[in-house]
Amino acid sequence: MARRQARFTAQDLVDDPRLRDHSPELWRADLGEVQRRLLSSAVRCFAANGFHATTTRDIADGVGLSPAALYVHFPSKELVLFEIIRVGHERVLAHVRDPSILALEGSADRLRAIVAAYTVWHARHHVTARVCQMELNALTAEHYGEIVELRHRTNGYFRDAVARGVADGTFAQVDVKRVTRAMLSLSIDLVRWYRLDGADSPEQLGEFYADLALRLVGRPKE
Amino acid sequence: MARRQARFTAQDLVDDPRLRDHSPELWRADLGEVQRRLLSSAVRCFAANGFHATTTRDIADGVGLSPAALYVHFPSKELVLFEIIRVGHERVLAHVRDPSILALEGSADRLRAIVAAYTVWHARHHVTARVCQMELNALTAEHYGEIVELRHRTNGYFRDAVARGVADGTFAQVDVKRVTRAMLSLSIDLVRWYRLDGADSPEQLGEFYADLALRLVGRPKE
Amino acid sequence: MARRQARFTAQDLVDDPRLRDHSPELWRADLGEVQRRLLSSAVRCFAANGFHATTTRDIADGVGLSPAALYVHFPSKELVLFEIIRVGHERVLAHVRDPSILALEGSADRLRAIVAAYTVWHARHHVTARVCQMELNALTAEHYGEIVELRHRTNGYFRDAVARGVADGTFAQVDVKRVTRAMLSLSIDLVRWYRLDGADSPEQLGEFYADLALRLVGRPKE
Amino acid sequence: MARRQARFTAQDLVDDPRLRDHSPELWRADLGEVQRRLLSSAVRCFAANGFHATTTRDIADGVGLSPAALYVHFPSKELVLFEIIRVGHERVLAHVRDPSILALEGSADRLRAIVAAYTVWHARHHVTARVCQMELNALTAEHYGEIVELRHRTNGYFRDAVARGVADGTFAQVDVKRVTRAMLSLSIDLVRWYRLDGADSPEQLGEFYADLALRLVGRPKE
DNA sequence: GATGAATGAGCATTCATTCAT
DNA sequence: GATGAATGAATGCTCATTCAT
Repeated sequence: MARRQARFTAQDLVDDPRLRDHSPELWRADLGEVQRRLLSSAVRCFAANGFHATTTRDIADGVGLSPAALYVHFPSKELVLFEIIRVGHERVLAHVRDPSILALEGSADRLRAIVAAYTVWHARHHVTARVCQMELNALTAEHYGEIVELRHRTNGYFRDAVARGVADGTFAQVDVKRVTRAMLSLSIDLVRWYRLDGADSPEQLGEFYADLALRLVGRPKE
Repeated sequence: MARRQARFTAQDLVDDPRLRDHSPELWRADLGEVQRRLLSSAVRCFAANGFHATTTRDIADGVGLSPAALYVHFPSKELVLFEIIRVGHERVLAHVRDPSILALEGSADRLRAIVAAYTVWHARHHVTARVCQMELNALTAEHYGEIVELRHRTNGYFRDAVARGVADGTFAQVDVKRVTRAMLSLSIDLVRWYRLDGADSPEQLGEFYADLALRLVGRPKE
Repeated sequence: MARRQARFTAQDLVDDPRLRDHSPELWRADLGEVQRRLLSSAVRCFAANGFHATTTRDIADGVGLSPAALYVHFPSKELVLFEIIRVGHERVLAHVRDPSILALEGSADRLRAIVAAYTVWHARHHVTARVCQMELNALTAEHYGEIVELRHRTNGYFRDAVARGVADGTFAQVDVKRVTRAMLSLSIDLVRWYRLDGADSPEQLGEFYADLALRLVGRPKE
Repeated sequence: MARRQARFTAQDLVDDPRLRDHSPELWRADLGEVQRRLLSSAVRCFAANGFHATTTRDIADGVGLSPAALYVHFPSKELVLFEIIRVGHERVLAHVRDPSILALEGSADRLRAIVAAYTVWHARHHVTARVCQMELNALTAEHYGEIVELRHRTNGYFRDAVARGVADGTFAQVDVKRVTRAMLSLSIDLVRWYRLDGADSPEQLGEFYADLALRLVGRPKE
């Protein structure tokens, strides 16, 4: 088995000091310190090498514990993944249905806001987002189904924002479903290449993708 | 281990009769029948479950052979993956540098053509393309490097097509790098959701994404 | 591992309310309440699933404590087993050498009494007796040796009772060793099948096996 | 964990050269040499230490293979146990319903024959018989159920033999069920203590227990 | 070319036991 | 006395790979 060979790009993620500090606000508030540290370690491992190439030892090593310690806090490796992906999707959903976004009257403003919010979250938490987008099929069928449900709801807010602008004439008569999918593709695909130390801050990328979104609906900035 | 549970979406890929017939033109001409059948089986397995969750038995079962037979034709499981990904990337590169595309004089026509070619290939061969895009980090560092090289060359043709139109005034003064990346994101991300029996044929999607590309460079269809 | 699947017969033992109340008189008088409750829980677990398939958590759960609490009261799981088996064997020994039995003049009466006493104990405490008979080889070599010693002494009373009747002509000229072993087999084997809610009370079974014992020595009831 | 400490009595079984040669006739004829050797090794291990205290390594070591080799021939450790116990019970059943036994006219002769056959099998194959009698509750519920079925059928032949003699007046008016159970107890319990190098050959013990059986039904040898 | 058998290296998970609180 | 957290040492089982046939 040539399973554990290091690949530069992804392996860097695991050791990147900028990623080492977990974002406590990312996890459920009722989790303890150790659980949050384990989740953060798991996120880095899964993002770098994928769920199946990550061992429980890898995860535990990331917080200086033995593999057995993982099982004091989580019932299985798969449930660690599920917790990460579920919370990630819940956070994204919370962002796109933010009341302040839904309160925006102009269709263009609203679409800009939702695209920016979705993009900013994926960029700022690009390591977690990578796991959320790329490790879905390591979930059990049941857990996978729960995530699909959350994605449907999130995508619905996007589709509504596009459909609204098309309906009120703000946007061109674009194919709502296809254009929405394209917008989502842009922000989802950034988990492949985004780096926090790159040219764009999450907010800058959010603005840029909001611009692109308006171009996709035929309403570029004047 | 909950490793082998089937998830509807991806697991379907393995058994989908439309995917069962390998496209012989996809593989290197010098490979024998069995080798091509093994590669096709591996593509379906890797696309459905990922490289690490696929066993050599899974691959061999797909062609009615024993796991040991794999080693008569390939030196390792990783080299099966590499062969798939390398050939996939070579095919894509060949498409985007097609002389008939480079011969197009108009910047808009050329960009349309390259986006359509790239998109059509990913859609028509979406199962292989999924492996090419999502299993990269199962490669050894060396093989990964070779693929990155191919991607750089492919991406270069995209960037040139955008830069050319910006330079000659056909397109708006967009950020070439960012916009190019966005175009690539659209076509790459389709491997997550595209189905041949869906609403769009590869060619239709190619046209649609060519349209979107022109919008992204501020030159929508009049 | 299919280790924890419940099997009806044995698993029932753990939850049988008739077994839930420990018999305080079974354990050493100097033990505290918690210790006795732990021993009773352990007896039910060991009887139901065997020593090696019983976890310290199983035992502790039976008295509503954490696994760590077990170690406040006993130095190891094996010593819990040893305590159970040792006390069980001491109790049996005490019964068969009861002065009132040894005071019986008639050889037939004495054999009847000893067989009945041995049988009654095994039947009344059949859960504990099951552990005493079936979990011996989970003991350390040293502890095993101590138990073998107790068994030899107990068996000696049986052998003497038989030998006495053979010598004084009360019984036929049977092979003392083999016949004694057969009598013991009968009462030992009841731990496999006896239930307090079955057809026979411990005393009824004791009488029945006393009858059988006399038949085995060729002196059936006239 | 003091799990692997050797206990003299039982541990001896594993290494006893007399037990090392498997009895090929004991296993299913369609099994290969390696499978039979693995079963024989497993029998010795399970008899000596019990199913749960036996590791797959122990079993494999007994035939000079690696633990993984076990899984080339059997799907799980539990199925090794089941195969042993099932075949053991089938062999016993075959012995007690031997046509030559059922052909015996006299009730005493028939009971003698069935008791002797049952006893001889348990004595000659006392190591396997020990596993058959003492490791039942390591089986899955389903497998356990299959064995219970076989035991019921075997026990039925015993009960019929007793009932017949009671009905035709050959035996005393004994309690058929209780007396039958006692006869079975005698032969089952011998797995605890029988040794092939002891005082009795299997056949001698069979004769002795046949004698005892007749005494238990009130019809001792004249 | 094909494979049944075999295995070294692992892997997720378990568990008896320890210990700071 | 009680326990939550932690862990060393397994443990059953898997799998990529090898090789004699």
